Amino acid sequence: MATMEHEVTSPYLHLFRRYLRQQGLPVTSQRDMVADVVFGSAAHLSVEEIEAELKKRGERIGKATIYRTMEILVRAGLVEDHDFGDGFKRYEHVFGHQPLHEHLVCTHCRKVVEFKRREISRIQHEVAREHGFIPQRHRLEIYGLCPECQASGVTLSRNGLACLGLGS
Amino acid sequence: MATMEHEVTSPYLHLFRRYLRQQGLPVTSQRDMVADVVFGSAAHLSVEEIEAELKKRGERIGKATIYRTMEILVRAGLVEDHDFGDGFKRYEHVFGHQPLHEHLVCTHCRKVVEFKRREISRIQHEVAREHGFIPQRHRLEIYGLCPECQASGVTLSRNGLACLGLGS
DNA sequence: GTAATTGCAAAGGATTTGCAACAGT
DNA sequence: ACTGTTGCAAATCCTTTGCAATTAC
Repeated sequence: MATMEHEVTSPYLHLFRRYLRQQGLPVTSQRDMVADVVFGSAAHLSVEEIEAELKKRGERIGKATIYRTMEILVRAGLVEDHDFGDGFKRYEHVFGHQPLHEHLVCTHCRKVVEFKRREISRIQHEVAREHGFIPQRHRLEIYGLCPECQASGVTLSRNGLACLGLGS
Repeated sequence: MATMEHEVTSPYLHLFRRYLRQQGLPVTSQRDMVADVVFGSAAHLSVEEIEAELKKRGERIGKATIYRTMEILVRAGLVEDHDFGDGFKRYEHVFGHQPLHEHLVCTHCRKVVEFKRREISRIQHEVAREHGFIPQRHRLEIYGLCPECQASGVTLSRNGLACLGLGS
């Protein structure tokens, strides 16, 4: 099967291997390659994009294996999955940036920018307590038009309520 | 086809009809019925649930028509669609509650509670400006365990990072 | 050796779409 | 009458799953 032709470069890979061993799961070359692609990118990758990068590296790994590996990576806490309303999930590793950040998403080109506001976790805890919830996590996404799309002349369409004369 | 056996009760229906006329779209009994179900519930309904309610009222309206009507209602600004990670969308009308509220979602029973924090829109505008974005909308969801599920003994499982000794 | 993974193809679930019959204007 | 809708089924998209062959331990 796939031999390790491509140099594994990520310094985080050993964490994944350690997790697999701890869980009594086999460390396979496919799992290594998939994890290496995700750890090696700062972007918010889709399964499609991960598959394309693997193909570019000369690896031929089935989508099912990618999905199954992503599931383990998320369970291991090494990768976070996001749903920005594209109809599919995106994945990002947790290293080298604020651990609990939020996302700014361009509604036109789908670019994702990360940001951090300290008050958000405060709000999460306050709101949860007020309603008797035990808070686990939150998601905050701000959607808008990025500077580049503004520059290329993309405009926003107005909504329907305005047409009904109800204000926004 | 479907005759209007069921009493149309929602006081907001005329807004939808007005929107349809303004747009030059036909006002059909199906659109009326679908809108009436959504306007008549304070919950966050799935297409499945809307279909069930219509069936209960003796209406036999195809799923495709429900999807198509929801699209119009959202475009009209009378209904908002949400994705709480259930694998399908949920819809809620915009009347009778804070127009730009956030959601608290129980990760166990999937109950949804609304809340409002004034600082969120301030944050939306500040963050967008800092990054040169034109803000359009945001979504903030807090996930946790609701009081009822806590009382029935549901517990939270720990994550993988903790097992790797990396803290959270 | 044994148990788990892999890869393919088929299944799955939510949503969309093509099209003939039909209703709104 | 003409245009747009409806309903059904088929198609689509992302994701999951069944199973025989293969690999990790």
